Amino acid sequence: MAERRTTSLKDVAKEAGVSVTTVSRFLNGKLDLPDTTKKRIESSIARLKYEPNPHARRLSRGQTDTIGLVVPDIANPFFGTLVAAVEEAADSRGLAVTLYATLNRADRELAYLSRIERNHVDGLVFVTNHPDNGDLAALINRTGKVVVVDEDVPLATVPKLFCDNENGGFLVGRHLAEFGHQRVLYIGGPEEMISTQRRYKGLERALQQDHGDRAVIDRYVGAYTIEFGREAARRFVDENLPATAIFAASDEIAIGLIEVFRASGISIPDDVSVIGFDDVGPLHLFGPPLTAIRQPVRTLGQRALSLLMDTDWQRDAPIASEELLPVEIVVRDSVAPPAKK
Amino acid sequence: MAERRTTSLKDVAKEAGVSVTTVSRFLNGKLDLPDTTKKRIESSIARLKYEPNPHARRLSRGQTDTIGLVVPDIANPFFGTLVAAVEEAADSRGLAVTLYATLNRADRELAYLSRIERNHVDGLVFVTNHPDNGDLAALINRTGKVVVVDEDVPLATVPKLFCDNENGGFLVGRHLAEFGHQRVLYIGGPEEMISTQRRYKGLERALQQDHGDRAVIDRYVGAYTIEFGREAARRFVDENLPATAIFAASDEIAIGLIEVFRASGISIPDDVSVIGFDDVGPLHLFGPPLTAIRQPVRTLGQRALSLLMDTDWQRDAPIASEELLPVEIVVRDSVAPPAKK
DNA sequence: ACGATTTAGTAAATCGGTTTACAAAACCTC
DNA sequence: GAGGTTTTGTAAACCGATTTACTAAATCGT
Repeated sequence: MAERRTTSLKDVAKEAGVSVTTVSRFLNGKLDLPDTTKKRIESSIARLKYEPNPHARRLSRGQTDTIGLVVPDIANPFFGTLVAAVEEAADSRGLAVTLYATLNRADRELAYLSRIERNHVDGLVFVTNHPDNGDLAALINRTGKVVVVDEDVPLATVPKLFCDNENGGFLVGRHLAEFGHQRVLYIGGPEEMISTQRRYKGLERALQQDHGDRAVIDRYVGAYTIEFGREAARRFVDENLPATAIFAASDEIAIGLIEVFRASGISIPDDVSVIGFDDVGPLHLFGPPLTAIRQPVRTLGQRALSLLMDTDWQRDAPIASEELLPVEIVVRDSVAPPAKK
Repeated sequence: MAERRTTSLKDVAKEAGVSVTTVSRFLNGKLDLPDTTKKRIESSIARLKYEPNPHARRLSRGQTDTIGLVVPDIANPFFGTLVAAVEEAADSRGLAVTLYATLNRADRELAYLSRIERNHVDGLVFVTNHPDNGDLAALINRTGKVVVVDEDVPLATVPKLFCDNENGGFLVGRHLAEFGHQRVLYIGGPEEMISTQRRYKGLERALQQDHGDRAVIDRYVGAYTIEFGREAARRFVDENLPATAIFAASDEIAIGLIEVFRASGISIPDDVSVIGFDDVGPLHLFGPPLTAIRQPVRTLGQRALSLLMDTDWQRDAPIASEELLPVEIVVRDSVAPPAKK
């Protein structure tokens, strides 16, 4: 690899016998040139294989044509799909994407955010999965040009985009109620998180609507992880809870849960009914196929990007909005009438 | 959002009463300063909340501290996990990652690569999933500082990193042979791809080793997609193939296959045995749990990064190496002795 | 044919750092 | 205390683009 001095605008200008300014303007469409000049420049560019240096460009324009995407963990298919959608949408606008994986650690969220604050990117799509003590919100508000997606950062006054968690919970509750379930176990993420609050609330509303006071909901609070799914399953078995149906508030929780149930010989839906949430994995091939609420993940990603790019950020007042994307229930075979124990 | 003039090195220097050079050098550890000066500079930085402008930095150093990651599709859990591993490894070295999703389109691979060629990133981890007519290889060789991962680009003379596909195929064949299968259907990706060639070869070797000439392998050539899995399943049914076991060369193919088999009432493993490849999805929860070859995806990602960063690229001769990572078979319940039809 | 406007083009400043070349001060050595 | 070396520091060039301010030439209306 020799010391490849990259060809610069100056080289092109010299080759074409014009000034750098002329070439630059021409390239940026700010100058109409007579055909002869135009041809000359174009052929010089081709001959020299000129590619503009993006860093110089960004430095002088004070704009990066890059957006940042902060996400807990891309290995998780839900976030992976979200990233894919954002990336695709960004690319179609000529934007590059820089990825910041926080690996579920709050300090990394803060670190990234403050590094980004000044100059790294033109805007930020922010996906957290942790409760915030206010630090994060403060930083987000200071940074500007941030869109919060999927999970709330309560004190942040920026555009927010979630799926309709409350209705998701409601759909679960109604489906369960239709099968006659009155006692349901809700297994969800950290208490402070808006997604879990709303899913629970929706569940509650639906169940009470159908069964009134006879509806009894137990609730395990933990994390949206496989490990917590396992833990909850073990606890459910140990405590011998009277619940006849379980609402697992994420694919991961459902996976952990099913693992343990299988190992313990608990049959779904004969012994207990289960409904999941997210539906990005191949739940339809599970044994039995798992009924679940489907999140519109790709739409979430696309919309996040357009929210980021099409918002008028010039206005002085902070822009706090909240947009909800509809969810749907995908009925499969993991719900049956309550087992008579 | 007011016109936030970001504080620059100059501001810090003025505040601290020294020159910009001094601050710059100090920050880069190229200058030991007396405590008083040091304190002064540090407190100025803190007071002004100085953050270096990365673009200026990159421009003047001619180095980006960023690597590029070209990948077909992050929504695919296999690639998602790979990206996650690379990202994590990169981050621990202080490197940022810019993501380029090619969305399975060869022209985008070329476009990205030539954009990158000059100045965008310090190095590139390249994952393709298409056959190459030579254009890609030429571009890769010209670019330099590229590592090819997971799938080969035959004419590229750069370090390459794959999993041990041949042994993967062999493990499948041996497992199948142990159950008495002699007639096997191999469903794999595009013929030109090294991964599918080697998996097939391994399968063949194992089967012939155990059953000699009685081993009969049919082969469907397509793509590593769910859609092709479905197609292959339909074809298998239509053609009424005598195969008693199927080797599906990716998670996706297996998923499509199982979908159709379920719909057609074909039972795994009673009617036909199935083995998958990749094992990144929750195959263990399928009905029945799917036996599969497990790729060391995370290791693949980590190793890719160290290959990229620890290779001595200075040498004139192109560096062509090939490293294989071991795979293992995860035995579950999708293989049984051949059904007597 | 004259001044007014538009077009085609240039030189130089700027973005915010790093780095080279050099100067002054401090510290040794004999 | 003269000469050499190290420490501490500065001014200025440079990376490769964009952009401002300005000029020369061409075009226009009347």
